[in-house]
Amino acid sequence: MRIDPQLQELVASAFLDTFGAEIAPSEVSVQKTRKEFEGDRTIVCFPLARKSRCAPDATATQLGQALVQAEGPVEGFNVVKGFLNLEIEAQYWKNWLVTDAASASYGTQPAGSAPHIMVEYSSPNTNKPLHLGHLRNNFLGHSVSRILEATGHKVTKVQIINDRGIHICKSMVAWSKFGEGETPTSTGLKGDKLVGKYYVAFDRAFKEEVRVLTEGGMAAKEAEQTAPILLEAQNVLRLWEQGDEETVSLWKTMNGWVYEGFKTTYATMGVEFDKLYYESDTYLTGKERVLEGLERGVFERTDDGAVWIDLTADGLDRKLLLRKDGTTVYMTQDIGTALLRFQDCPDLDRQVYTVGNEQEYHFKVLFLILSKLGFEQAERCHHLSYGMVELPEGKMKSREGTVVDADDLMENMFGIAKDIAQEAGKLEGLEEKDQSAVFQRVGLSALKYFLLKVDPKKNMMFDPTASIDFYGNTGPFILFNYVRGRSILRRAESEQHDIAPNQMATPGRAEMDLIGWLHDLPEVIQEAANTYNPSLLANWCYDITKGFSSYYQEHSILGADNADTRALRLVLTERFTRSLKLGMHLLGIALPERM
RNA sequence: GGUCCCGUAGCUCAACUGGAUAGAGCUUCUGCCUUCUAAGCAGACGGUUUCGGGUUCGAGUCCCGACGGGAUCACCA
Repeated sequence: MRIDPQLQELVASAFLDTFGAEIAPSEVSVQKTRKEFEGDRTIVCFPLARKSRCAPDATATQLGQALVQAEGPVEGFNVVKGFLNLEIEAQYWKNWLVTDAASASYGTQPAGSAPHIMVEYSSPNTNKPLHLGHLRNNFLGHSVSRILEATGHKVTKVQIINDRGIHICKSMVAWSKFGEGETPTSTGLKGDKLVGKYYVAFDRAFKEEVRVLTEGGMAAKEAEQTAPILLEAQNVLRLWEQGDEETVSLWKTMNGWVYEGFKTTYATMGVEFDKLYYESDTYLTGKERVLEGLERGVFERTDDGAVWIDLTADGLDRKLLLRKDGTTVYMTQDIGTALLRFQDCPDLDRQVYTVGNEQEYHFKVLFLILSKLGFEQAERCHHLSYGMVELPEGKMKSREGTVVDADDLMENMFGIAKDIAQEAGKLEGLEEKDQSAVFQRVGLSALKYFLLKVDPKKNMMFDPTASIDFYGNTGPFILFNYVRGRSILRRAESEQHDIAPNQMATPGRAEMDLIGWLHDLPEVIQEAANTYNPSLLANWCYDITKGFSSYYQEHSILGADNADTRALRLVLTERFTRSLKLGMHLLGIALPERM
């Protein structure tokens, strides 16, 4: 059991004995004692002073005395300006290391002990390749899925693939006009790259037509609405919706190319999905659900035939759900998809949507509508909203070519990892295949950690020219120390050093830092799950790693003075590597054994 | 204009949700590899937490106001 709740109980009961007043254990503020003071845990006594009717210092002193006398792990205390610093007996930590921390499931809750959650992430359009923004999205969603799993939830990872609409029609038109039958095989291009190429080609042709039209005297707005190539794309969309055989066939072919391309990108990223939803399958069910809601009076039809919902009573606006021609909008499709998912998974407690913060209003409205349609799960649904990845020049714009391509960026990271390792002669003696597996893990760790260590809701800066670091507060730093720890443990095994807990030295001051971080892990995971925030876990991974790195440098683990000390250090190393592996796994980062 | 988010060292980010002297990394400088992997360690430099009020034992954190940046308020997705 964690020390903090124990202390809260102890303090509450000591408080009652000493001052005759009741306080709830949850009222007791327990925190780690700051380094510059003596002790392990600190009770903040200001809030208690009111009920004890003593000055904070006096309250702290009397409480301290009572706690030392009471049954429990408190063996000493000191008081500084209303802060009660408690010293926990070293034996307590020693026991903890060989019991709680030794459990194989340390830090996680049993599978199925918490409700079923669906996590949506990625959800790309099928007209262009994935970019840096998608990387943040995927890494976040994937990590949150694993964190929720670790806290006992059943998790279903999904994405909605936006496979229909004007965007893919643009690529189709451009490919038909300029493509000359190009295919991924004939060009050697990844399918998503090839389709993206024609999306760009469309835009170029469109702009050229607009330029010609405006130079001919047409107003800019009119030109943008009547450029022939745009009308052609709109016509293709109409043909698609009518099920025109030729159009649907080309649509299938080009989407197929994109899916092949995405497949390799996801594999490189190390993310996966349990179930895919396609907008082309779900967009019509949204319309049916809206029409049902209309009959039940949730929605209203205006004179022109369009369907709306009035949310002004809830402080929002009126929102369109079906156009006057009966076609659907984005919101209609999301309603349909959401309800389909509740239908697919009847035990579903909630859905988590990993989508950029520019859609906060959209999800507010969506959840409100789901709730009005009678789905009480809507109250627990969550929009995992995250900020943009900004470039030094500003936002990424795909049409202006300022996107950072996901595949290129990952390749680049692998290359840097390779250069650094080769320069230092790190992986000599390993087969080339194994070497490149290491470069991939190291490079990917740099990228994932970089994107996940920042609070999701904040916009973050990525400077392509400065590139992502491999030194300092980075993924590779964490991997490096894991590898050092693992290397020691392998060696200990081969030298047949016993990790015999009953013959282990008692931890001292130097070990307490590491023990403290180890002790925090379950709470950090729980907090990361509660707030859907992997950055908390990323910071924990860095902090404990820094602690280990420092300890490692100051203390020889295998070369300890005596067997008992060596056993303690080996136990610490083992707990460190195992906890770190879990923490990094929950970030979606795989660790190498060498680097 | 309404609503929401953000503003912390030269740069990129933390700060256990109101606690003690605001921490890391990068950059610059100084030390440390006959010893478990130097992608490392130890140290120095660097701050009026954008500004002004307020709340209280205590504010980077909460409230009000200003300033700066971003997002959103479509019969686009």
